[in-house]
Amino acid sequence: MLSILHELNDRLKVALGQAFPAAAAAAEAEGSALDAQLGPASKPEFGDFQANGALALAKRLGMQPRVIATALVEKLEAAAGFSDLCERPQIAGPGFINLTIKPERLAAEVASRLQDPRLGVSSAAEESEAQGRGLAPVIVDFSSPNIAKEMHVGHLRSTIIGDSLARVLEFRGYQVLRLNHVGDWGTQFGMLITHLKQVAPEALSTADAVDLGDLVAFYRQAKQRFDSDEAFQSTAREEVVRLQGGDPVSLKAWHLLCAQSRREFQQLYDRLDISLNERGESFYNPLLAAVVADLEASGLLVSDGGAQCVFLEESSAHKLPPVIVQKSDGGFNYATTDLAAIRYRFAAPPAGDAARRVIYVTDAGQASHFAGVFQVARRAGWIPADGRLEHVPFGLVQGEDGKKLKTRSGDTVRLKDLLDEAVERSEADLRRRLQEEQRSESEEFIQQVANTVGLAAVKYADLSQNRITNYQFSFARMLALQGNTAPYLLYALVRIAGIARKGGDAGVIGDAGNTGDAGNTRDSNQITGLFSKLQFHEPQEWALVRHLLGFDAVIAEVEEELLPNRLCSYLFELSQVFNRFYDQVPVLKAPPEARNSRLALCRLTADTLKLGLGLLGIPTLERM
RNA sequence: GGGGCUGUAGCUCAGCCGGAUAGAGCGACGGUUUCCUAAACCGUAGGUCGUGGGUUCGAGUCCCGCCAGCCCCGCCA
Repeated sequence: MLSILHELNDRLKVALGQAFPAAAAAAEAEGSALDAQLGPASKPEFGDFQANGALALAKRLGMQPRVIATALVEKLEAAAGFSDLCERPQIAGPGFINLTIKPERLAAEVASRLQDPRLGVSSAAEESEAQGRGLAPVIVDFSSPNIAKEMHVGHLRSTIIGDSLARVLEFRGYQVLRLNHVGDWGTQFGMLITHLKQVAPEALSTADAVDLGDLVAFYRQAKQRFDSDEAFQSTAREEVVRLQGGDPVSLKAWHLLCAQSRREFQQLYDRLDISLNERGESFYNPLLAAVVADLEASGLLVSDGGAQCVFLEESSAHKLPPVIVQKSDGGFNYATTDLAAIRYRFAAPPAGDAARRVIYVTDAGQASHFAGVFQVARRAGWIPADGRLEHVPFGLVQGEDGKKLKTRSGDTVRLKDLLDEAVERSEADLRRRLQEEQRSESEEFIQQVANTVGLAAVKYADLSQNRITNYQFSFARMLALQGNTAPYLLYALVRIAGIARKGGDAGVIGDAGNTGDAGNTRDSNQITGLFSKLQFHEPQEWALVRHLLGFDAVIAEVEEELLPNRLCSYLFELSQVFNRFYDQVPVLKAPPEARNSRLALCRLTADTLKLGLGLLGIPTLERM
């Protein structure tokens, strides 16, 4: 409905100019045009849209709000074509203008979406092409585990939220660089390499000689020796120097450790169907000296206690710690790496990505770090005027006791274990239900459904919450079959698939969001024939129509605000509206003149759910 | 000590540019199945939007103070 919203807004703007020419011209001259404050209606009984501008303009124009509203409505109604778009506007309360779109127009929108694999969402790529300019890539920096360590619950939110944001941006037509900024460089490699050289020297001379097996245990052993053995410690320190000096044997050992970790991470990414390009901290290593030199040249660098720092501009009298870019021992640290990354990502190729939007999905605890680093980058002139640099923070994962999520024994929860448990619980639940309903299904079906539902539940539970707040993790809640959960949404889709099997044409589009491509285009002649004369009469049909048409606006919102929970709410509400329709309005048993229109609604609902869930990284099921 | 985030129904949470009577879900209580998967639907009860000021025609939303919880705070990431 974004196109209708824009059309109405344009019409309101014209009406404002006609009704109040002097004030409109004056406002225009000031650079702040009069605003009709058009937005979606706050309640269904108010229609489709409401314009609140009359209230705000009352003081400025020195008139009663209702008088302003009346004048506006008069001009609106007099304009050519308005009555084809909209019912007579209603003035309500102190001066709200309520607008209801004509049923024929809504039905036409539904018909057009049935033929549109993008479901009404415009493509940024096509838009920029039409305007004859290029579209800069967007970078989403997410997941970012550390080499030689395990992925744990702390990586869950970044990985899931980052993937979903990337999918939405990809669907909108952007080229998205999904960067995995893995921790693959730093002093811990001294001890790891030293340990490797001592316990598995053959790995360094023979190709693929050794499978390191449990890397976590390996890391623990190395750490334990580092902490207890002084000789080991000094060897490890020398090893760091060798590695940074480019010693071939040290590099080989380093590669080996990275490759091993990469394989383990990849298993989880495959399982979650998440794609990432690894570009770890080591990538920026050769660029660090230039970062410091650049800061020096721009006069931002200050030596303080032997360390090279940039002091932050403070908005008030509060004293912020400086950003240290070079330690007193000459080494660089994480702030330097982050600065090098920002510089590279905005810079022109070949020594840069030429991005214009860079998004960091990390926990909220790093907010002040990023605020500092972003400020330094800005003052250093590395961010173009049209460049956006955004930290997308999220809260902690907590247990049901409200404390940081831990296992019973107090350890960090491994991501693998967490996913396993979700799938196991989902399987147990499914088996219990099959027994209760005396259904018999193949083992393959059970595994497939349990896996899909379990992983969907984990993803959806995370995404459906506003990411800023801490997130209380609960298997029971996320796997619940009712409420705002993945199983509830998946079930709505299963119901539609059931209608399709029993004779209704559902012809749902393919797994759109998963590929960033909306899938098969349909035979438009066939569709036009089938759904050309849509007509709706029941309130449940209209509620569904109106909700379906809101999809494009939600995608636009997620693209801008980077809040996937908005998409989740939309899909949940869509499922609710659909279930009401399904419960109260027959589809297959409807009289022929209503049947096709209802089938069309079923299909568009399925398409929308499937696409929407795909953008959350959640695949769907035909039966469950 | 400084900074950030959070505080909305018993619980978990939404609440978009400030807009009409603050919304869901769970839980509780009551109802609905010869009919497309009842994993659903319908209804009832439940609120000092932490608190005190301010701005505004209008504040859960913006500004200031206070209280509480969590997180961060110079050479780890």
